[in-house]
Amino acid sequence: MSLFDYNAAPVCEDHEVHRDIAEAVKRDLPDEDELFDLAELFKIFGDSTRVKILYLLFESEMCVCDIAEVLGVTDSAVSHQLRVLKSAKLVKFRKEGKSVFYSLADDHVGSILAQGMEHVRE
Amino acid sequence: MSLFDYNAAPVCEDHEVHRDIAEAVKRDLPDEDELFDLAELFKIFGDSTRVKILYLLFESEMCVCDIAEVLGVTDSAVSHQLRVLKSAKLVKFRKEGKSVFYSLADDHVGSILAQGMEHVRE
DNA sequence: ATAACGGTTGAACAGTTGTTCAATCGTTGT
DNA sequence: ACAACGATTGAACAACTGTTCAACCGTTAT
Repeated sequence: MSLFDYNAAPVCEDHEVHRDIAEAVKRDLPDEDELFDLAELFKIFGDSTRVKILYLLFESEMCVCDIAEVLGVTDSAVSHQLRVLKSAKLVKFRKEGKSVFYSLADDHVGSILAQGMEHVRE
Repeated sequence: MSLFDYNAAPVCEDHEVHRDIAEAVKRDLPDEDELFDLAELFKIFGDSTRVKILYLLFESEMCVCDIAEVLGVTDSAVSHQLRVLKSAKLVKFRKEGKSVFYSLADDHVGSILAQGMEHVRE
């Protein structure tokens, strides 16, 4: 049963039919907090540098200066962005001597990237 | 910059270990333009108001003032965001009298939302 | 024609974001 | 101990973003 069935008349003023639909749709909306977190997640994917880093890590774990060299940015910039990715639990790391190797935290990251890329490429 | 030119743009200092990986990974990275577009796409999902609008439209087509009322923001704010969503081809619209009804442009939008929500909820 | 309404637009504002730079920490090698 | 290196950090800065406000447009009804 679709909500469209009730939506015959265009009415912002006509509170009778219209408010019901608004209330029904509002009920089905996820929690405010969840939607906020969702936006925060996408925000992190919404930067060229971070998306590139994630794509690189999708291929292989890498240390900071390698990422920096491949992307042509400073170690500092990469480190700042990795901090963001780390705090969002999108990447994890292991230390080995002076180097710190980063890798994707879980499989979701790749799925999200792939889904987005599918839209971009059509 | 050639694969075996050790003098150009050194990767860290530890050539033997990291350079192979860096070069291989760089080859597999998508085009600059594609990655830019991908980031732009996610950037659009990276705002609470826009994510909420998309979630609402996933349920049912809605006109501007309905969306505004449900979300508790001004018509103007909604209109501005719908313009962004429209230019990114994430929503489409049809006019009916004084009203303008918006709906999702295609199925990808829902998939991307769902994929992101899966990560948020774990 | 006039008024009311849904919707759009542009300027302005505060708030946020990403990079650079310089300083610093921890580990390794001499 | 010292220097070199990979990595991190914080402050500063310019660039960008989202909302508000007021004015405006097109359609509908009186």
